[in-house]
Amino acid sequence: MKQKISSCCVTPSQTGDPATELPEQIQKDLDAMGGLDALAGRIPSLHELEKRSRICHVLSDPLRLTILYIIRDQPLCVCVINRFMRLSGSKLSYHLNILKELDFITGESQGNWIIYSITDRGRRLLQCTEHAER
Amino acid sequence: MKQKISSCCVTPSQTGDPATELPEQIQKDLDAMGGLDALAGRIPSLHELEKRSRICHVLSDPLRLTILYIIRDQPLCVCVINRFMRLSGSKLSYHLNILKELDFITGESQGNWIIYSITDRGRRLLQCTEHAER
DNA sequence: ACCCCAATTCAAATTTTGTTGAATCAATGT
DNA sequence: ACATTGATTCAACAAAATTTGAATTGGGGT
Repeated sequence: MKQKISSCCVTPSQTGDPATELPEQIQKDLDAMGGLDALAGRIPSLHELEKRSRICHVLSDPLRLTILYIIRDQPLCVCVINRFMRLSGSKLSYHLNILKELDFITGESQGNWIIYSITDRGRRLLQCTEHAER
Repeated sequence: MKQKISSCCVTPSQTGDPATELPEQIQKDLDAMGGLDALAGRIPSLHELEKRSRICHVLSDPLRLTILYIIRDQPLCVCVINRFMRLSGSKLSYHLNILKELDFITGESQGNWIIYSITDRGRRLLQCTEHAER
């Protein structure tokens, strides 16, 4: 009786898995660019990808995008920001904090108020979201 | 006895709220650019911001970024993709689906396999995440 | 000292996302 | 028809993100 063979595709390389054939075009493309190992070399490190995904996470909430637009052209205190947002104080604070933690904005105390400004980084990353279109 | 006055900042405009004074620089900036109403006019619509934040959400997971990098230069079937990812099938499917739903990738059946390709949109948006730096 | 106001913090409740494993589906080969 | 393989779907479940409301902090004015 034959042994059970765990299957799937492509020349073995690093892993000890056996090979099966693939759609020809795929196999050809894969070979042409140097095989699996070469491909692996072009993927950024996990650390790098985590950094980028964290940035995207900050931008993945419409409230936070709104805040960035509100202070894009001039620094404003929380209470003026909330003239637009109309959120509970703690909710607004929560989102300001997330923006601050990843250095999209900075806050500076001024007497009774805290004035938030967008950072260069924040402005630049906000612009990225405009390339979305469609 | 005086009535309780709900307070906070800035000339009333649309809202009926009373005004208080603000740090002078803020007040000046605000006036210089046309006041609250003018500012409001420069904030994209909620609908637009939701669209953009949904796109960012797709990019906010390192596994999904990895998938995009794996197929950035050549289409691949799920089983080859998973040579790198080494996830459970259902988990990989879950993330492929999210990428597909927002048109970052497309899948085409070919015999027994499904070949996924990155879309132009997907490639373009992936590039955006590289501007992150630092 | 006391009060008021801008803003934040904290813990609990809620909602959204992501993960797991079993079941299913479709194409292929025997 | 049946078994095999690539891949997806579904219903729990777990984990993470967000929201809420009450309590707190810190600055100014009286």
